[in-house]
Amino acid sequence: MTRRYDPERRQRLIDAALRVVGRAGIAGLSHRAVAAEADVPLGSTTYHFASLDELLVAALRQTNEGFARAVRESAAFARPGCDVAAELARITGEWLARDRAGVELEYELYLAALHKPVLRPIAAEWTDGVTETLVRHTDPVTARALVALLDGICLQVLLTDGTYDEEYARQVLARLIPAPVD
Amino acid sequence: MTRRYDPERRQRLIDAALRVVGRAGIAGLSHRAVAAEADVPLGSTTYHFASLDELLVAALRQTNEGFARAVRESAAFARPGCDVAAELARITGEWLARDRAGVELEYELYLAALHKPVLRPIAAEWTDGVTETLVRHTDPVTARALVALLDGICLQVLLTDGTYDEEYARQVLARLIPAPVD
Amino acid sequence: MTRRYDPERRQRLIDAALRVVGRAGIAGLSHRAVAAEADVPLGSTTYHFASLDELLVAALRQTNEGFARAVRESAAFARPGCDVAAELARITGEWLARDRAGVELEYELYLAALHKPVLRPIAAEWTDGVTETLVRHTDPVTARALVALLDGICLQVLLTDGTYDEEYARQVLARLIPAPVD
Amino acid sequence: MTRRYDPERRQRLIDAALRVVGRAGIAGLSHRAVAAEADVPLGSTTYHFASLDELLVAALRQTNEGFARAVRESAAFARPGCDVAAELARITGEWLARDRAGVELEYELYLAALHKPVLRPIAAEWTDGVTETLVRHTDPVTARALVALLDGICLQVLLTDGTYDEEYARQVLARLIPAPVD
DNA sequence: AATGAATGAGCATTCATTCAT
DNA sequence: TATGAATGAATGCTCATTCAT
Repeated sequence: MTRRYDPERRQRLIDAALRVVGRAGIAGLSHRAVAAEADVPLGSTTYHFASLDELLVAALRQTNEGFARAVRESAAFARPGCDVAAELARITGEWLARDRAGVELEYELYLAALHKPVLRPIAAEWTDGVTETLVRHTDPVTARALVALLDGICLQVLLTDGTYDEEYARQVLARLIPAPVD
Repeated sequence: MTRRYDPERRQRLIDAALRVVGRAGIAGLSHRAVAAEADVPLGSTTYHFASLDELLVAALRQTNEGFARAVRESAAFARPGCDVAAELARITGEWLARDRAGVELEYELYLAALHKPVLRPIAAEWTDGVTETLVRHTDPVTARALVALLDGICLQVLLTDGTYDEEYARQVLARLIPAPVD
Repeated sequence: MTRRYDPERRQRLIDAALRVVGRAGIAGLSHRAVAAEADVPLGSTTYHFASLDELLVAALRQTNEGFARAVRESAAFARPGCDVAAELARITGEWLARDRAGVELEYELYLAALHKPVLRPIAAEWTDGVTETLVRHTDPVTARALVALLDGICLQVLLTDGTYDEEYARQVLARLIPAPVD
Repeated sequence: MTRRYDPERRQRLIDAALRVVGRAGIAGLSHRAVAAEADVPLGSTTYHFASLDELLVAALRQTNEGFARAVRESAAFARPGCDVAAELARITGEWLARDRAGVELEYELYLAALHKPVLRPIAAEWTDGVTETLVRHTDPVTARALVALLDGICLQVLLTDGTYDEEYARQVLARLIPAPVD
């Protein structure tokens, strides 16, 4: 078999790793699975990434923060006086509907970070990303609480395999936001 | 090696499994690890539990619902007019301080339930347990939201390896509770 | 659990063993499979049959000789001047159509007998049974050849998963039978 | 233990597999047995052959068709007017005398093919090989019947552990061959 | 007489990683 | 530089059989 000239091998491995994780979860990631998915010799994966963790980190880092990104890219949040609760509820609903695997991945990442310190920074980035955006519309304490409540709501939806109730989400999120002081 | 007479071997395997899970997470559960922990031959684990899942289910079921139990056993919740937000914040703080491994286990269970349907009922029991108690002090919508927010707060604490701020928790939980109508 | 009074346990084990072999082949026979099939505790199988081989022998012996039996019970062979080739072809066709699993079992038995001496006598009984009947209508050499040819034809049918051509069988079987000398 | 440089390891595994099958039958084939026979670490067998079936197929394929090969290589069959029955009887006798294990293997292959579809093509190759040669000396129907009869005769020899009677074989084979029409 | 429990050997397979080429 | 080969540990699971009760 002839040596392959494949300058973007590294990137293709990352993409393959993401597909594997999306399909089988973080636990399902293995050198073999990635090599097969990328149609690349097994040795190649360990050549480009000294360890599985390194590959996992590279893959997750490029995923660009799941929910945080959806929030950051929201046009509504760009405007100052927007209805934060309603907008968060809307984005969440859309995210859950569009990218269920991505949602699961986000929580898998959080859990995995508990046991793999290398994942901590990534998990922190993802969490902080949302808070950062929200802080522009409310105080830090409220921002943190909003994120926590949303996390809890998403977890419940995933768990019960139930459907997401946007109006419910909007309503309880709104309760967390203090009435403006004139 | 002589045959051992060992009634309660089954129970000892469950206990060993819980220790293994506490130490290495659900992902770290293996027949071999349990057998070693219980000081029992490997074949014994598969004799008593036809599959790993069966053992895992037995172990989790006996754990008695982590947080749900802490809530249910709270003396304060027995009284009608108690300060729900304050009490929840208190219990959570105590739980996080006393049984960190148990907290992680709870979230691992939730996540694992996503991929292992056999765990769903157990996860449901745990979640519903808390809501059930809360419903005696507030409406169902609020109860669900309180649980979600607590879930989110715990997740953040676990993730950031940070300390739990009871006063913060009490304050934002309180916001979720509607003002009583006279 | 209360001790079961079950006087025909032995027989039920044999029946269960036959069902297991029919489903999974001789290789699929195991104490566990039989115990489950008979809804009987595992220990019971080894109590009634000291070894797997013993159970297998008991089961095969009661099967009553597959093809040999079909031949022996043929009404046509009872009559002296019958068309042996046609009748053999007919019986074989019916047997293949009615009891495919039985046919496979017969050849599995033959093969297994190669490695398990205890099965030899049973295999011999089965083979000889047919010859015995045929000898009443033709000479021993021809009888043996007829059986051999039928064995070969059945093997081909099983192997190619093809259909059985009764007319073809009749025709070539007939060639083996010497023309009667007046 | 030092890493071994061992090109042709793959081939050695195939050879070892054949020895194992020859000794213990197809049912006796296992990764462990092969690894031990080839004096190679266990992991090596699964590296070169992703599954046992794959190894079995590779081994059987290289065996080169047992009886079919003996027939094809017969010098007599190269000549047009040869005595087919006599030659077949001769070859069979030689084969049975020279390679008893190979004969058993052939029938084991046929039986195993019933349950393992991957073996079907190999079994088909073996069977068809003989017929192909014979068709050059007689019509297809007769060719098929000759093969069937030989199969049956061999089966009987194996089964009764008896000796092969070449003259008997020649005689009954001859009966299958239609008299030439002038 | 009957059986639940026990056990050790065995099974196929997956895996992360190392290394000779 | 790139990779096929190698390896040893580990995985879940099945099994025939033995034995204490």
